[in-house]
Amino acid sequence: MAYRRTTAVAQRLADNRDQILAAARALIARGGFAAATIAAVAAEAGIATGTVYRYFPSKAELFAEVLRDAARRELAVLSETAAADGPPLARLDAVVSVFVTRAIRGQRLAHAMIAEPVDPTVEAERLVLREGYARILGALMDAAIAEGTIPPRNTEIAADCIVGAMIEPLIGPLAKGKVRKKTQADDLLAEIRRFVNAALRADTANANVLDFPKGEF
Amino acid sequence: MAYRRTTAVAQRLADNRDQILAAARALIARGGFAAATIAAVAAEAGIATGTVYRYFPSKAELFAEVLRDAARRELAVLSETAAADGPPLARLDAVVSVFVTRAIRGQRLAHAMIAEPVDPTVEAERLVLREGYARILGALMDAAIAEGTIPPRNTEIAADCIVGAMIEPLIGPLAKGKVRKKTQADDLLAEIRRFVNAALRADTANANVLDFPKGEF
DNA sequence: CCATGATGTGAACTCTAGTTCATTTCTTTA
DNA sequence: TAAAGAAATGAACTAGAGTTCACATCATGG
Repeated sequence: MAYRRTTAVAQRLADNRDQILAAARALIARGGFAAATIAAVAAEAGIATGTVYRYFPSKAELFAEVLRDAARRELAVLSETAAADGPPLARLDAVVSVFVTRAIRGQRLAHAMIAEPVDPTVEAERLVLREGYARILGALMDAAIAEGTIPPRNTEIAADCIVGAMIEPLIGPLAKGKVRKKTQADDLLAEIRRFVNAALRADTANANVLDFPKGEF
Repeated sequence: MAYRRTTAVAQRLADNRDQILAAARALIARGGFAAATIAAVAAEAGIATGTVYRYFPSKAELFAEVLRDAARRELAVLSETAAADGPPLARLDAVVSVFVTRAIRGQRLAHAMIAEPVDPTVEAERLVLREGYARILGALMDAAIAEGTIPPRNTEIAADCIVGAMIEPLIGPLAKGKVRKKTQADDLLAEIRRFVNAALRADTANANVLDFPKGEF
C-alpha cells in the first residue's frame, strides 16, 4: 500500500468544496443563475472545469446545495429573531426588518434564491425556503390572532403577501440597474415596515367591488 | 414585370405573423418561455422553422413582441379600471381585483410575463409592464393622499409593495398550474384584497425595532 | 525515491436550440 | 403558359454550455 488519504488532504478537499460553493454563490449574487456556468464557477474558484465534477455530480446538485445552505442560514436567523421576547406583532416587525435589511445587502442573491426559476432539482430546495418564511411569519400571525390582537385571516396567503411586499421594492431598482444609497435603503425599510404593519393591524372587511371585466392575461 | 404583392397575399402574410405570435403565446402559456423554442413555435403555427425568420429577426424579438402586446393589453384594462368613478381607494381595490383575477385565469402566461427571467431584450419590455402597474397604483394612492383619505407616504415604494403582495401569493400556485378550484381562487383574491386595503388604510408609525443582526443574504 | 492510488486537468464530446441559406414551391402578370 | 420575383422550406451550420475522460500531477508509505 502506498497511499492513504491523510487529514491534511481531507482538509484541503473540504476547503476546495467550500471554495466551489462560495464561487457559485458569488457568481449567482453577481448575475443570477444564468451567470453561474460551470466554466465560470471553476474559474472563480481557481480550478479546472473538470475538477468541479470531482466534488459535485452535476450543476443542478451544486446549485441545490448553494440554495440549501442559504436557506438554512436565512431561516436560522429569522427563526431566532422570531423567538425573541415581546408581543407577536413586534417580533414580526423585527423579522421583516431583518429580512429586508439582509435582502437589501444581498439583493441579487436574495432575488435568485427566492424568485429566479431554475430546474426542478433546485426548485425543490427553494420550496423549503419559501415554506420556511411562510411558517415563521404564519406562526407569528397565528400567535397574534390567538391573543386577539388582530382578527383571524388566512395566514398562509398573508405570509406570501408579506414576502412579496418585502421583495418587490427591492428587485424593481435592481432590474432598472439603479444603485441604492444608504438613505434610500432607510426609506425602503421604513416604508416596507409601515406597509406590512398596517396590513396586519387594520381590520377591513372587503367591500363589494364594482363589477369588473373578467378576462385573462 | 411579372409579380407584385397583391392585397390577398399581404393579408395572408399578416395572418401568418399573427399565427406565429399566437403560437408563441400559447406555448409560453403552456410551459413558460423554456417551452417556446423556435421549432415548437413553428410546429404550433403549422409552418417550417425557417419561416419564422421571415417574420421576426430573432427569437428575442418575437418574445419581446409577445410581451409587449400582453403588457399593452393588461395596462389598458387596468387603466380603464383605475379611471372609473368613485373614491380613489375603491378604484385601487378594483384594480387589485382585476389584476389578481386576470392573473389567476392566465396562470402560467401571467407568471411568465411578470416573473420569469429571459434575455435583456425581453426584460426591457417587462419593465414597461411593471412600471405601468406602479404608475397606476401610485397615481391612485396620490389621489387618496391629496383627498386626505390616507396619510402621506412614499407611494413609489408602496406601489411596489402592492405589486409584490399581489404577485407573490400567485407565483407558487401559478408556476405549478395549481389554481384549479374556484374556492382557492376566491380565497386568494379575498385575502390579497384585505391585505392591500388594510396596508393603505391603517396609519402606523414605525416603532423602534430592537437591535437586530445586520448580516446579508 | 519509487510504486500506487488519489486528485487535478482541460480538450474533446454531446446535446440542445437558434440561425442561415441553397433549393423548392407558389403567385403574379405579360 | 412561361418568366420572374416572393415566400416557404428544412437540412445544415453555429454557438454555448454541461459533461466526460485519457492523461498529467501530486501525495503517501514502503
